[in-house]
Amino acid sequence: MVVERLPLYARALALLQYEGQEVVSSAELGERLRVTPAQIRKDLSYFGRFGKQGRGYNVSKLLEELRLILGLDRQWRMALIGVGKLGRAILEYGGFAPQGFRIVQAFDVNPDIVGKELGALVVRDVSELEPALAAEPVDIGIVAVPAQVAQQIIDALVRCGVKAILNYAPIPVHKPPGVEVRPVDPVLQLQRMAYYLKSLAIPTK
Amino acid sequence: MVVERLPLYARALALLQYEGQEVVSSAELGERLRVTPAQIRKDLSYFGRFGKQGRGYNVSKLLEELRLILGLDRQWRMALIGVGKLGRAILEYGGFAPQGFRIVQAFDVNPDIVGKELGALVVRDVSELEPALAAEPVDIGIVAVPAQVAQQIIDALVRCGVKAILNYAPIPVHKPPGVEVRPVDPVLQLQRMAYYLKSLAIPTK
DNA sequence: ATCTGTGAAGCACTTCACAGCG
DNA sequence: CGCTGTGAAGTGCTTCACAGAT
Repeated sequence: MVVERLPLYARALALLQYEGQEVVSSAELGERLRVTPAQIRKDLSYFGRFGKQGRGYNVSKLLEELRLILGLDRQWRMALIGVGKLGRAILEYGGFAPQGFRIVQAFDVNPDIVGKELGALVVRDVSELEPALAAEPVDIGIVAVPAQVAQQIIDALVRCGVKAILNYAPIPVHKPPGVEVRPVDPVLQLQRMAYYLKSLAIPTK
Repeated sequence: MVVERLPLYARALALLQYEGQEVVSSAELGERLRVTPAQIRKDLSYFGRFGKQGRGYNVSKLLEELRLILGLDRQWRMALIGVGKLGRAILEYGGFAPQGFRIVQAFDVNPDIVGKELGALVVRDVSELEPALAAEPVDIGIVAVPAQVAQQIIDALVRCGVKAILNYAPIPVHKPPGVEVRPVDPVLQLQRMAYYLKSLAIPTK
């Protein structure tokens, strides 16, 4: 659960570095992230001693350490399954590459899309998924297929040895232990917010 | 934190209903969702007594109750800010409307996009945001603008009285109490998975 | 016999508070 | 004097286990 927060710290530190700040205290970092200073110190102490008493943390040094701890110091290769509207938006999204996450393979079932060149890569048929990933393995699978077939695709990715999956399909996933599946699910977020909206409708708390 | 899980239960129940199952036990529901039966019973008991001892829960009745509790029994009106590539993918995404979440207004700064008709709505200039939301209020704001201006847009939405925001920008948000902001942040999810991938690289746990 | 609803126990994460270093 | 690192205390969520209902 510490690991849930470390990327947030890394992001804030990257911004501080960009702003030219050299040193930051747990109090200042905590204020930016709305996290208590004690939480930050505890989280960091789990991995080492990165601060200087009386001064705080060196922004660049701590960022470098966090990137090492999190594995953000390398390039990660990803395969996209599903190149419909959502899949194309994911392909065109410019936010992955600068963080070291590159989509190097893409698959779909639709014959109108299979064979097309999109950016630097060619969309293959899903039937080629297993041989293609055997020939050129990836670290992460991105599932952007309709809900009805998402579990099958996830199973196929698991068979290919993929250990991390970013799942855009709104389904509860079955997976063996040792495989990480993370959801990206805006509808779920909306449904959670609806509860709070309902309460707020009558402003009398 | 109970509220985080209820939408998952509702989703699973909707599927069970679609499959024609009439009754479900906490054990069966728990197995589908990878949640302990005790957790489910405890969560539900917080809002009432919906089950029959010795039998389980009536699928349709429980689903209806959950939809009421969560506020999923109504239509929610949303405004989209930012109609770039990401924003257009959000507009075209078919998953919101069936769940009662409708985008009824859209705004951008780009003069090439402002004025365009996309589906049933016309993209307005962000300068019109505050008057437009005053004239036709929405329940939820969707922020799909670049990170650098996301906080400004969130502040503007808060000024307009918007109490719930779905935020696609990768920034730590500042917001007053009483406003719910939920992130949709695939990069954060990837960065969290990277940590586990790093450990898995050497399969010797 | 089966499965819910729930107090009580257990566990995990968070915050406190202070010794110790710069 | 300021701020980190950390045991200890506190808080809240999860699981247990069983009485009770069908």
